[in-house]
Amino acid sequence: MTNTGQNNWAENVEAALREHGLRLTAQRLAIAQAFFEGEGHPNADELYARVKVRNPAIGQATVYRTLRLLQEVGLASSSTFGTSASRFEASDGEHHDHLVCTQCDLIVEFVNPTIEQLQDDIAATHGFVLTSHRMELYGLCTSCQKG
Amino acid sequence: MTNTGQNNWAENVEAALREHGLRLTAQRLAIAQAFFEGEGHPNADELYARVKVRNPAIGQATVYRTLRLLQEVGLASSSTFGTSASRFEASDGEHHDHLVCTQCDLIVEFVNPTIEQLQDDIAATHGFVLTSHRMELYGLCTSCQKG
DNA sequence: GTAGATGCAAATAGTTTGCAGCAAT
DNA sequence: ATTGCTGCAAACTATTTGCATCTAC
Repeated sequence: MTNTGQNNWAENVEAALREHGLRLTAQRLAIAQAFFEGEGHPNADELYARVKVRNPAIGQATVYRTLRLLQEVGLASSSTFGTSASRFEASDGEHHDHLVCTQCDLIVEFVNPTIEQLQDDIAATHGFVLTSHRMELYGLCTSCQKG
Repeated sequence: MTNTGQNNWAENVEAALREHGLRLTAQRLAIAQAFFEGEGHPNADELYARVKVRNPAIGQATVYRTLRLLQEVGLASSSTFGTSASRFEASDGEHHDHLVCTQCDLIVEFVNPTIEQLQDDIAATHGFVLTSHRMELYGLCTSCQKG
């Protein structure tokens, strides 16, 4: 889900940190703000660049550590989307999959309950208990087809 | 698809190389043999280890270069399956997806035409022209659930 | 006050590349 | 003979980690 900007990320982060016995530091808040109030699916470097605009003292390692932390507490998730660096997005509980334009890197999110159901069926058929899954469709978006 | 061992990989490799104006070297044949006659979804290091048993002089870079080459001519494909190193498999034209056990790294392949159809529909809805896609289900296999 | 967090730099993992020599065509 | 291929080592990219210092609790 694309971040909307006018939301309760701060409460969520604070609650998650508290619940896990972690400290609410200025750096974590700054990184979380850049992440949740920003658009798209940034990689660590892009998020680091965003953060540095307002907080030049923050280190890259802290960005990596905070992104891992957000994933561990369930507020973020990541995928490489076919490229070398991981890209991150906010998790809002509602699972979705991705359409990725291989030319302009546009990422479109979609939800398809039928596919979700089929995935469960397939897992059951093979005796698996599912914990997560990932579906990515790669191609050209409307604009890039014209190029 | 799991490699079977008694097949025509050699012809396919030779034809692909010829078609692309590439040379048929002893190293490429050795690496292709280890790859196509071997089992499972090896990463580059594992394949390198296999190759070195019979051909100790082959370099790691050649394994990487050959794996990239096999992908470029359509005889192999890869995914990270949620881990750090890419894993490779033979492509046989029939698309399949993967169930991955996050505990023992077992990878089970499956085909589901309904999902394939739904993916095309979703792409069409969003105006995308698909070139490829990836679906991976992560969980615990039957044996690992007992552990 | 203390355990946890940070910033820096160094380390690591996976993969790619420059180059001189080698070999398929 | 030419051009591509190989092996080696060095370079590179993305990410993690050790450690001294700092800070939220």
